[in-house]
Amino acid sequence: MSNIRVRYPPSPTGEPHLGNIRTALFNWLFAKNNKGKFILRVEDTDRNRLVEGAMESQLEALKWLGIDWDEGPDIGGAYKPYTQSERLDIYKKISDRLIQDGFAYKCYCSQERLAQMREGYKKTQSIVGYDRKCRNINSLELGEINNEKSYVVRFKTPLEGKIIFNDLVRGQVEFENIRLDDFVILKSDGFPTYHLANVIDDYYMKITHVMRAEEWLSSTPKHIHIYNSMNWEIPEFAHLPIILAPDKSKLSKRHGATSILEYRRLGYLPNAMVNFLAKLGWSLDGETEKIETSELISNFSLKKVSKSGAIFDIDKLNWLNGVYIRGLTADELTFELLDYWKIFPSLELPVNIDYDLLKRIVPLISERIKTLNDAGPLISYFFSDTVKYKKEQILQKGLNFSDVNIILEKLYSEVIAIDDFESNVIETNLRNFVSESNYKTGQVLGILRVIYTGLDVAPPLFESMEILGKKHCVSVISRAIDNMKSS
RNA sequence: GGCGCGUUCGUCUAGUGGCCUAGGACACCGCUCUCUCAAGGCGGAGAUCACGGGUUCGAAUCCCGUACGCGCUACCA
Repeated sequence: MSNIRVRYPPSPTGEPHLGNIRTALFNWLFAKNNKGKFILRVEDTDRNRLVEGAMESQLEALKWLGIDWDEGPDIGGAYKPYTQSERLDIYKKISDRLIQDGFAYKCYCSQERLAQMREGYKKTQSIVGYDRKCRNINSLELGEINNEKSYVVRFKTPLEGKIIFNDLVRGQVEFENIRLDDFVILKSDGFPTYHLANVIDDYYMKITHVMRAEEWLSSTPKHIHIYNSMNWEIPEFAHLPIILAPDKSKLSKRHGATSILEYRRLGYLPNAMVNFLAKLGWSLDGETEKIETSELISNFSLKKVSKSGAIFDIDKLNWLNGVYIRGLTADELTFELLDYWKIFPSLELPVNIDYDLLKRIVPLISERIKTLNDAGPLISYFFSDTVKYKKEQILQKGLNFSDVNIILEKLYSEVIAIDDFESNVIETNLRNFVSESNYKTGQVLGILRVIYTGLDVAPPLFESMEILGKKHCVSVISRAIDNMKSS
């Protein structure tokens, strides 16, 4: 057991975003690879954006994917609490200490003044950021202002010098201090900003590697300043590439599903999802596409993480999910489907489906579906006595309706004569029938396909007939004959 | 505007100075199999390695510049 500790700190402000989950996955893989700990923390310091039930969704998403945590809000741990809103006293204490030591100061500027200040910047196009009005406020003025006025605490960023650090993904990065403004560390409602809370928690929770999205790269020097002023050891940083939409912008709702839970609903398998997400921004060797989670863990390395953002390619996900579905045994796929329909019932199917029946059907569709959601429409004919189809569907290439009538009549006596109603017997009989007739295979079997399935594109015929059973198959033909006559 | 990061087939990527007339995968196209659709097999098209300069006997790989994209520049994370 190494002492490597990483963390995933979601904010309960909405559904678990694909990009965040990918970040969680990389952290988790890194922890597992190093035999370290993966810690879950709730960053709920923005009281305005809290969403009811959001944290539950976050946990649900991780559980679904099999990403487990060693410490967290629900299971506790040596460094609890793991929810920031329960750690307010710690943030206040550090904030006071920073003020006392001259690293931070109270700022009484109103929101209005700050807004005006920014307006002014816009016109002159000069440096943006806080103008440091309260930075050097003297004690007399401070006394006048008094305690009754609300304030924020700002960090007193050094005016010269620079911060240089080594990012595990990007290498050495430099920022000049003068470009940083005096950022807020404690808000007027007493809650810390991300910058403060994140540093304090990472320190107290003994986080060794901070792996987060690329958008944090620019604020890393702020964090380093806080570490330095507290004389705390600075963790390693790794800024991960972002997941992009097909138009190269940040993946957002207008591009379709962004919540990982949405992909569960759409019928993707968790293993496939993990595999796909892992390969978005990381690669094993440029050859291997399907990598099991255990393999992912043993091979994961930050050195192989790419620097540039990756576009989320739904086509490739569909393909990979298909690969995973095809890799399942009949038993496994049957379970997966049943579980899936339990949560997301299929409109095309009855509520209770018999396990054994489904298990017989599954081999017919496993290589025809890309997602679990594809299965319903493809197999509904097994669960309905009267399948609907349009008359034109029956009309196979090169046939007219009287041909169809003739064929159906002959087929009736042919099918009713099959004693051993098993797919290869059915196949032999029907193929013999076709070769002795003047019709083509596709024409005859096409008619059967339509009357049995109602589909133009369907699972294999003979196997379907076997499962449907002789009685059903015979009566469907006779009903088809009646239908032809009546219209 | 400033600062930072990035840039190899449409997409994900391999590639760390000679094995690269750039490899794999998805998507696409063709053939094959065939009761339809898939899956599978075979094959094809697709990248002057963003651009321009260097360094070197030799550069996708090292250096400099430019362009473009993205991010940050909140009492959001």
